[in-house]
Amino acid sequence: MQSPGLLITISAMPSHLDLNSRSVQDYLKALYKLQQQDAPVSTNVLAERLQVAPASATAMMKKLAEAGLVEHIPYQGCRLTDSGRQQALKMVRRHRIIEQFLQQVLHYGLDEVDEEAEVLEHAVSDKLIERMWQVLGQPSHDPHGSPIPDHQGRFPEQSARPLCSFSPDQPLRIVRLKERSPAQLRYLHQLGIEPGAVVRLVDKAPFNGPIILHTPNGQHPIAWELAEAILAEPDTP
Amino acid sequence: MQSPGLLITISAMPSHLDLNSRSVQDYLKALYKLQQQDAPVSTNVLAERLQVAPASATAMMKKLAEAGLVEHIPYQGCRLTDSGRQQALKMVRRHRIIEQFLQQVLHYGLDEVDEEAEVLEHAVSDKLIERMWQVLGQPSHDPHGSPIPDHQGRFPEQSARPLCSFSPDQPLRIVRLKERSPAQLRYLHQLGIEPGAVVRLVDKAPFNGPIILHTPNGQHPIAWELAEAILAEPDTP
DNA sequence: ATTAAAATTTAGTCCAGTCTAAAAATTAGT
DNA sequence: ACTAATTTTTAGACTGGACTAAATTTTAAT
Ligand SMILES: [Mn+2]
Ligand SMILES: [Mn+2]
Ligand SMILES: [Mn+2]
Ligand SMILES: [Mn+2]
Repeated sequence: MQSPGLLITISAMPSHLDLNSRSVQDYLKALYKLQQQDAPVSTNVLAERLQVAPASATAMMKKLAEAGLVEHIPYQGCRLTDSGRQQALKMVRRHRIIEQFLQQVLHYGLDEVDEEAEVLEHAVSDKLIERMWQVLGQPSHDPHGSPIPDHQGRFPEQSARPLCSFSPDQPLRIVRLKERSPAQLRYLHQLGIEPGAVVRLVDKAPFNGPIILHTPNGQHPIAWELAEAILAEPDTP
Repeated sequence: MQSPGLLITISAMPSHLDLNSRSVQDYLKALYKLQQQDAPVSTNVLAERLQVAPASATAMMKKLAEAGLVEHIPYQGCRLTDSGRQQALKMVRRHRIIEQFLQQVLHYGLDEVDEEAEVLEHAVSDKLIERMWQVLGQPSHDPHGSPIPDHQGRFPEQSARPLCSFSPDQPLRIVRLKERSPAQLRYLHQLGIEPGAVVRLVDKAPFNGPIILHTPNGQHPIAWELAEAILAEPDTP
């Protein structure tokens, strides 16, 4: 028995995602940072990073997938498509240029720039970003030493290695502090450890134990885990 | 006949309005600008200014009234309370400091600053605003010559008057260009009319007709209406 | 191989802020 | 003073982005 004459079509089609919303931009950036090699990023890890409920991340992944920005394999996680990575890199560029500007021009500390940039990156125009970059003299790195991708998403050469991978006595120049909390950055600053500083590895305990580092203002033990996030290069040039 | 035992209380109480949303901030700022003397601002005028439907403005007014930021007399319009004006002035300060910063530090043109500031004003922290103000040398005016209110909402002294209120031949210094569109600002710039420029009123047609103005780059007729928005003062000091 | 635990998705709500269409109040025209 | 035009408010709906609780799938442990 067919009810005649009434056809209701529910079209959940368009939903044409606003690429420029703060949320979308932050999800893409987070995905980019969590995505090591080719392993897909777990929805929960993503949710944790962005401080939202797992269900919220899942919902967003469905939208981003529909927009062709991520590939979502249900129950397995997701990875950025080329187009998604492009967007993400654009945000990374913005973030890092803003950080550099805050430090150089407005005298922000290393531990303060990230919070402000996290908001500003969504509000500034392309024009403003490029003006900042010009005024700064076209920098290739942010104040933490992280490289700034160019418009094609290419990074400058990086030859630096983690502190803990060097052998003692060689003079080293700190090049980059990776993704540390403001409190950790303040601690490192106080120890004389920041990009550009010249230091020397004094000793290295076995079995990934702490290392002893000679810095411009003293000699300090550093946990292996932390030393992995401090990138340096030989101070020859 | 009373249905027994079931009492449903619908409490539409809290709805504790987020003071820091972009919308709220823009509504307050718009109200402030539209509010001349003590006449309440019409909902429709407000809606027009913010490019939203009248119904949207009404809805927002109800919330702002509930939050004590405006006084809303239904069908008559609304005016800011002291608390609302305070918020609005804070936004005016932000907007103008940002404009000055964009012009001075990032070499924006007079016609470009407003659009960018309109977005940034909602994204920058108090700290960043004050840093900009310091780096700029604590300016008292924005690039259009509009005064920057201080933290208590007080404005610097203003003795300037509209161009059309002066009598011919006196040398005048342009002090401020009020609320003009980017296109008008470009036009004025091209005529040599911008804050700081020294000009001379050559002639004034009767009945609020156009005025003739001698500027650093020529002699130009200016509509009365436009001349009202150009503030100047005698060029004696 | 079952079962228990953990991760993930679905279903159903909520809230801010907008919209359109209809109703109500105000203002203007005669 | 009445009607007509205009302004303003109400009613109802929608969207983006979040949430909680429940269902489902995957993974880990026996
Ligand atoms: Mn962000
Ligand atoms: Mn950084
Ligand atoms: Mn604004
Ligand atoms: Mn201005």
